[in-house]
Amino acid sequence: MAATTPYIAQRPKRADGRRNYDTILAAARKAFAATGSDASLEDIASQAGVAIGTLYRHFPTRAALVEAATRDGLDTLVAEAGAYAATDPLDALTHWMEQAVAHISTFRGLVGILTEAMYDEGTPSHVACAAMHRCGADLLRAAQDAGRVRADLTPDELFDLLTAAGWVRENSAPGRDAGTRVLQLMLEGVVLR
Amino acid sequence: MAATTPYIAQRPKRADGRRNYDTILAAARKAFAATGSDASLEDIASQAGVAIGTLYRHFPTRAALVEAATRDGLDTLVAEAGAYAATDPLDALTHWMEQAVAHISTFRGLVGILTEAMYDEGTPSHVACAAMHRCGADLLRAAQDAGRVRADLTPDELFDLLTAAGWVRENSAPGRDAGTRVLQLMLEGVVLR
DNA sequence: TTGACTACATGAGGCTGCCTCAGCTTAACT
DNA sequence: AGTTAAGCTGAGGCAGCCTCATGTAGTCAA
Repeated sequence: MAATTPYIAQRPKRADGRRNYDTILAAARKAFAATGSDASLEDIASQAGVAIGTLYRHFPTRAALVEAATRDGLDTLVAEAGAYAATDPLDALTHWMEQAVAHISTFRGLVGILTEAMYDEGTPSHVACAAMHRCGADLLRAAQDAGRVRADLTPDELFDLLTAAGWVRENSAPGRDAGTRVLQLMLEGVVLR
Repeated sequence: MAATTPYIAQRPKRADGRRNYDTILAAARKAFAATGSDASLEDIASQAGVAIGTLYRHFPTRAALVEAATRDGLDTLVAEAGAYAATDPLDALTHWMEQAVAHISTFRGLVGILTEAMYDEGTPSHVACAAMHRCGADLLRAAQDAGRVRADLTPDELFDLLTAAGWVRENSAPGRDAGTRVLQLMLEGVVLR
């Protein structure tokens, strides 16, 4: 059967629609930051001063709302990969990974959504995740070709590490940025040789 | 204020109670395995052939049910730590970590619950998690004293890595055991020197 | 064996959150 | 000014959570 393309939210043409779209998105970002990806949609709507039906008009599913709320961040990440590519391959990879960990864990629950989206085309965030995957794979290959990273590491495994670090960051106390340290440990290893 | 001790489920004295307790636990394990830690409690009850009130009588909170469903596994883990301690310190640590990753990710959502329980005393699983923490810390110190593991790794960081690997395992396709590979990468490191 | 005690079982019902849809409003274009 | 369709609304159906008043039956002592 044909792959069903997921609905991706679009900023409406009409002025009132655009206004509400923006307000809802702002409320959603605030709620996600406070509560995580399973924040109450009815709360978000009322916080935005809008009826629940209006929220659903613009964002028919929770996944669509999450995608819209995180789109900018992931686009930035992809853009940064290009910029880093000019520098030392290993530095490029590690810096980009640090950025990636931050972007994929901006609120509780995001990493899980993005991880699923990475391999599921029926998901709004899939396009962004696939782009991320390409960037990561390119930077990885460059670092491997330069002999700076173990050759047996696959891109999928790289993303396993990345999402794992993101998950730690997501679930650690706000002050202690465990994500960065964990990423460092992953890169350097724990066992002495 | 005094720390509120969490309710921990106990197998009842009366025969009918014990029967239901066991049946509910079996249904819960099956449901958690299939759906994850947020499986419907009403489904679990009806699967066990019991009214919802009966489930709540034995397991007043979801956390209590999860704790009861995973108690054996975590106890085993603690017991194994003692057995491993006699062998080579690095082998002991790595083998125990492999076991730990498996035990803390027996179903979707468990790692998150246990991670929170590790540092929150008001949680049914806290006792088990604290015991786990002690075991891990002991094995880590032994491996560090033997000069086999980097000295700047703290026990908390060890558990960050452990839960991260568990999360990956939890969220990867059943066939591909990504957890083991990710743990290996964490221990060995990714960057060549 | 019987009676009493009390642990245990039941399920309707109140609550919250999800999501839909029929009817109304209004921006935008001619 | 009229028309049109994009947009807005919120009641209502559904599912899951959890409680509690009421009913049932194991257990134990006499």
